Amino acid sequence: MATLHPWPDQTLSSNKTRVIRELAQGQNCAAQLQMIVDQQHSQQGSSPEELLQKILTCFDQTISMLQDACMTPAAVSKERRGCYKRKRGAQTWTIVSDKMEDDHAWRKYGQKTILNSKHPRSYFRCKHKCDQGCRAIKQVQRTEVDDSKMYHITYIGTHTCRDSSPHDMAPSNNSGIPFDGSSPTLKHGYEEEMTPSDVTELDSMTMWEDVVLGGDGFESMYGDMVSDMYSCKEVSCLNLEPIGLENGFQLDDSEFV
DNA sequence: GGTATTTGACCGAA
DNA sequence: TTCGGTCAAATACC
Repeated sequence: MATLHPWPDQTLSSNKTRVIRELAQGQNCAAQLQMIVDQQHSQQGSSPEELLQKILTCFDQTISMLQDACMTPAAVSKERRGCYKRKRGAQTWTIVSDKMEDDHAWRKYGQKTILNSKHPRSYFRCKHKCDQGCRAIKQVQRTEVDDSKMYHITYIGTHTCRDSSPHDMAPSNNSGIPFDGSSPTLKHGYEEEMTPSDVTELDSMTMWEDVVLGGDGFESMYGDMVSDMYSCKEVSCLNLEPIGLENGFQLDDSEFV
């Protein structure tokens, strides 16, 4: 299946290399031009037009690549639909109950028809996911028996939120399972929690995406710079750290000064 | 206008 | 390739 991500994974690293290489080449040309211009002050030498054209071409290509990647925020958001890391692990409980409601506030976020099931499965997440980062979710599906209004309810993850509902004043296992005495059929399963390392790669990728996709962080920090860069073909305003490259080029803003 | 739900698209796992 | 889980735009509701 073809992904619609602006930079598919298999081309992401190569594009990064190309961008950096183009920038480095432009930098090198600029440095040469600077030397020529300096020499012209002392003696009339060759015209820098050729180098200038090369510099402009390099930056045009770089900026074009960046622009291709920098889609509008709405478009980026749309293309990234469905991009998620499926929860593996976390505590799970499955109960059979005659009611879907419990003591916690849930918000429905999806519904799917399940193969060989008469009834769709509904997906709920804790209402406090956004404000408190609570990761508890539950899945509700009616039992296959038509005449019995019973529901299979699977709770995944425990509540980390401080639900403001009065019910929370009572002792709770914080899992969202109602302790109302009329204990439904309960199955309990436990798998390992997601580790912090799960986010490491994602974070580094996000950092790069912030640069090439115009993420919030990058836009706020460098948005004006990129705009200036494109309008005046000038990159000296980018306060880049020196970067060593395979081809011997080096990104060092000191050479632009 | 703000919030909740619906629903089709998309992704990862099997 | 299929299917279940999630996202987010569109829509409904208050």
